[in-house]
Amino acid sequence: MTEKQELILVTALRLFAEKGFDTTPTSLIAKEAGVSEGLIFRHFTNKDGLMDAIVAMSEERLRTNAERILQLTNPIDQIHATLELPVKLFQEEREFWMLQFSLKWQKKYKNQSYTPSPAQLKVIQALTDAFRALGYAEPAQEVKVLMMLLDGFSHQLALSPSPESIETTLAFLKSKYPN
Amino acid sequence: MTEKQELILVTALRLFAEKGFDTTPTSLIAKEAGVSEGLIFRHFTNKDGLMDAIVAMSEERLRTNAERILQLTNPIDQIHATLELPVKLFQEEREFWMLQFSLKWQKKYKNQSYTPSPAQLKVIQALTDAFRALGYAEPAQEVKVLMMLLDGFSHQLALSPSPESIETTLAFLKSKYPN
DNA sequence: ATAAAAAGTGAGTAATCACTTACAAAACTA
DNA sequence: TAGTTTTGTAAGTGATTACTCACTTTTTAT
Repeated sequence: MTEKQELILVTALRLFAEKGFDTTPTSLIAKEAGVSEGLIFRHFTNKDGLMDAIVAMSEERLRTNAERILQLTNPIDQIHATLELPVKLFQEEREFWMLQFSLKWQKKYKNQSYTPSPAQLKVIQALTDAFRALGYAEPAQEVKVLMMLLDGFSHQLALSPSPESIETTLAFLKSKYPN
Repeated sequence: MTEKQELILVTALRLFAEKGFDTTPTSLIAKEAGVSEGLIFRHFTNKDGLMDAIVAMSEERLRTNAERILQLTNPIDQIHATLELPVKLFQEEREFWMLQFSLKWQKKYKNQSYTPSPAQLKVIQALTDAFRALGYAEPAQEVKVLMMLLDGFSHQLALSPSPESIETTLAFLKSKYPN
């Protein structure tokens, strides 16, 4: 991965997140990255290839985050860490994760991105075990609900420009899963 | 609203939901609707105007659904009816609501669509009262959580191709808010 | 019946965009 | 250092697309 290759990637990421994939011309990516347009195609074949490279980055990052949850041993800690995930991700790399979320709704990437990755499956399994260990009657359903909360929470973080009282909401969510 | 005007609208709605706004040419809309391309611009000024007309339709439908919830008198019924909403909407008009959800992530419609409509605000107020009447300690936070669940649930309904056990999940969600 | 307004057509058109190509500079390799 | 591969550029190009315009048909009003 050359220096310019990375420059193209982060610039494309930013612009795709800001303007959307279809409404971001490759010419603009090149201009903002300070490279020639042809270079994009030399390295990434076509515009889709550029997006694929970004998606690959995201899968790598998701894997890292999944592993941090899996390493926890206390069931309650695992559940709380899962709830904290959206806040953490958006604080760290807002536009990167916004792009990931909007991607889910783009026809082209719908199928491949919503098939849960191996990492995601592992987390789901671990959380099911966690709920079981805590004595919940229907662990699988509990995980489903938790995932919905995660989606909804991320959604709120992503779309409200000034997310008021994030920490309060997070604390309230956690209180729904007491020790 | 002439016959052809409606034809254009429903065709555009379907195609936008299937292919996305940016990747649906007006020429295709015209072809599938069986009208000349020029007619689209006569009636809706430009492609954005066409989308605006669709969004207006959606706001009208949301208002109708909000009113049905507001008419309920029993607090638990209001909460349960809110939970049922996504299932109901997606059963009735799947592609219409899918378009609405994907719209939230399109930059252009982000600001205007996530400012809650008056109808939405009324429902939020009613639900807050409902939670208070039921003796919940933090009604406002409960409503926030409920809205997250709604988002996450819709998300799941929209993105999983064969949503297994919808009714089971719905029943489980309702059981979280017992009488 | 006739004028005026509205609905509808279809052939453009200018601009944009993803991608190609021919070539040059730089970095490796032997 | 000579040869080869890789990285990079600049100037196209053909296809697509949103939108216009000159025109005809239909509807409405008087």
